[in-house]
Amino acid sequence: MWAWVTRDIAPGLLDRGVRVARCHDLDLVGRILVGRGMLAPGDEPEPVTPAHANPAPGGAALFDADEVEHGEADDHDRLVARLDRQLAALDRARDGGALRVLVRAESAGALCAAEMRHAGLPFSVDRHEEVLLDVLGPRGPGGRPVHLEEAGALVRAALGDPRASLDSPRELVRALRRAGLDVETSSKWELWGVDHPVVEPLMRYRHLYRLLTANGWAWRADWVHDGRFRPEYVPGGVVTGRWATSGGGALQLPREIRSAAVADPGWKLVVADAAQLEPRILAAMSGDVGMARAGAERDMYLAFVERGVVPDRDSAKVALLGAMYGSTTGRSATLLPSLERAFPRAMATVAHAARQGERGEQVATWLGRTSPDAAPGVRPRDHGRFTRNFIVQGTAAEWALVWLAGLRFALARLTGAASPAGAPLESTPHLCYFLHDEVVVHTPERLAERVSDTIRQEAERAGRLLFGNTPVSFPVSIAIVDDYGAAKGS
DNA sequence: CATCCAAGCGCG
DNA sequence: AAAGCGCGCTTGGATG
Repeated sequence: MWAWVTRDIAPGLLDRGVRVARCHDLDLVGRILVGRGMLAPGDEPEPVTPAHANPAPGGAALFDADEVEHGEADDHDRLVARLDRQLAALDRARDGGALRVLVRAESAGALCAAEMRHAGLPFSVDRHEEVLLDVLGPRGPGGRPVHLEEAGALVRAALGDPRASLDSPRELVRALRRAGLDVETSSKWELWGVDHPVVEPLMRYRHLYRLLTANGWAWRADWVHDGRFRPEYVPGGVVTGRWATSGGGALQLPREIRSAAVADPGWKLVVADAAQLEPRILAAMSGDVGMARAGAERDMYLAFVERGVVPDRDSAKVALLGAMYGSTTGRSATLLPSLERAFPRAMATVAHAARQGERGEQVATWLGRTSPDAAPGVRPRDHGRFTRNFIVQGTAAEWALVWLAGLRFALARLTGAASPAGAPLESTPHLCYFLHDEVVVHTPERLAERVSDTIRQEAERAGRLLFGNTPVSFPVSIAIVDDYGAAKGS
């Protein structure tokens, strides 16, 4: 077990072919403990902005928890003191069991993130080029793709305004209003309600423009090297405990270009998606027996319909999402009373979290990550909606961390290694992409079926580890594919 | 000149 | 159609 700041140390080790089995990430754990008030903010160093954080030179912040191996004495002493404070705080915790699980999972997640960045998502420049040429067309004389220019010309023709500016929302609204459209914004939903020949080409123009600017040639030049897309993941980067990214936009990879993520020859991508994760999490954490029984089913939404709670599957989804997000209007609000009748404890759980937030109190996830205080000026109702969702989104993130952490070990064992430390990252099945409730494993073809089984087993194990004997299951939909775009749902 | 914000849209 | 949660990234335009 290593205690360190993973972001600083792991990349250099991975460059040298070294993986470790486990770690205790001082930054990530420190943040959790400070958030809970178990450590004073002054006990932890000021966080470094991840995007500009540079790896410490020569492993200066590296040491073994039991025995000093490296490191300048000063740094070493400071880090040991930090670790001591964190371990002591964990010892003092009244019910530290869940928190220890969180600490381990959060740290394991940091290792996963470093390894995924190191391995990268296999990415074919040729296939990406095909998509760009197909959708955007070749780049014309001005450097702008011809299909984009064509769509732009159609927009300007429909507006009768050859000089209309299309890339600035404010200018665009003015141009639309000059052309007689009664719109306040240029947003998609408002334009969809307008009957005018400009709408179709404008939608197309914006779609193409988005692809060009967010995932076009410039993006590829910045983020794809040696056949791998290597974004920077930021574990714990979202207040709820979800990961964020810093550069590369890995968590917004559009479906349109996922077909460019192609497995190496003789290898496969195993794409796995936890089905209806957040509703299942709510069912398990609230202890609502009826909802947990529905959560035992493969399709939870359909189970709602079969029990006569809602008329159809789409209503089930809208109602449940509305309940977890704090919707107060529209269809989901109409469906809420019947949800409350059928699943009183589940609904009370989110309602209670909302009230706590409205009163300015912290709420906590299942494993004990706490919500931040409301920023000044935030209305209580808005903060209540945030805390309502926080407990579910944050617990789902914890489930996903446990899933990832278990998977990392199980994949190593598939190759006969005792732990990830004994499995060479890039020549054995490894995680290569993660998206909140979805993972992609890059694996030699002959192991793909066993990888699938392992992913499913680890999902169920994550559920047991968090919730014990709940009836709720955590099914995973899996596709073994040559390219990410061929996975169901893509 | 750098930096910040809003709009819009990609993802869950 | 959004509504109701959490993000990152790009652009243009305003502000320092």
